Amino acid sequence: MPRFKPPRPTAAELEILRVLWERGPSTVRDVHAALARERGTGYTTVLKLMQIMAAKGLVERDESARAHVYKARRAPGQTQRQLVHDLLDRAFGGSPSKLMMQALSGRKASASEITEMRQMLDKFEKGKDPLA
Amino acid sequence: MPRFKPPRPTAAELEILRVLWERGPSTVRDVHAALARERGTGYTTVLKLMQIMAAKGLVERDESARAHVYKARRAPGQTQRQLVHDLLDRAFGGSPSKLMMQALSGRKASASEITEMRQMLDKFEKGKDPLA
DNA sequence: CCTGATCTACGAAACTCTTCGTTGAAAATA
DNA sequence: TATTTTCAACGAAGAGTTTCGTAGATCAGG
Repeated sequence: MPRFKPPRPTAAELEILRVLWERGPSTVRDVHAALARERGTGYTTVLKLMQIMAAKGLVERDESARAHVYKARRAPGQTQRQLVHDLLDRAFGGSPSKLMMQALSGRKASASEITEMRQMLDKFEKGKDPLA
Repeated sequence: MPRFKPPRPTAAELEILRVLWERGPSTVRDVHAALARERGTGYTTVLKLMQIMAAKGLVERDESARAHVYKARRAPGQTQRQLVHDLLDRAFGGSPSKLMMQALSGRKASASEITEMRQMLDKFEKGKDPLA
């Protein structure tokens, strides 16, 4: 079973994925326009990164048009889960409660966020993974 | 005010910090012994990393003995908070509930963990940061 | 005192990440 | 058609990370 597992995206790659998740399939120009607004990233920098991401399997590339169209290969949730589980293992000894404690600390979480978290715990306790 | 802020530890640096947190102030030999058990890290590799970490301000070094004694400069919680907040911003749009959802997904959290998380939410809702 | 073990310091190699300039092809425009 | 714009490809530089070998000092045992 040749299950191919894309590697963890780096910081700059994650930025690009965020644009792709938000905009859907996009050209390099699209992504660059979105990123250049906030950061001063150059066009060829974005191009190079997206080429690398295609090689890594983080994105798919449609080359049928002259301006290639890229799309994220994994949904946000999958990537987020990979990242948070990695951090959980590396820094929290696998303890979600410790992670949550630090995530909440020093920030004002909205009331609706807290409510949502409670509901999530309820579901989870009943053996229901709210996602999987 | 010259508030000095240590940088985020890298993956290998975090491994070392974990040992220092667990063992308390330790020599390079101590840390190496702990790490070599799991990984095959070489002695001078650990030494070099710890020297770098001292230069970065991640650890303090007591040079009074021949075998220098290193200790972590920040408590686990501080470092963990830094790391999780960074991830929160970079990958979760700052939403703790999304982070929690992915942290729980695909893992079996123990009943006591879930209870603990509920209590934490209670405290937090009352405006009490359980840590700060 | 000599020898071997231990320890720090130094330097450098291999690797990854991020950046961007340049080139040449293709398309749009004038 | 001639010029300008748009695009992918390539290479390479610079920074940061991780690895370890070697050298030289210090200490302990014989």
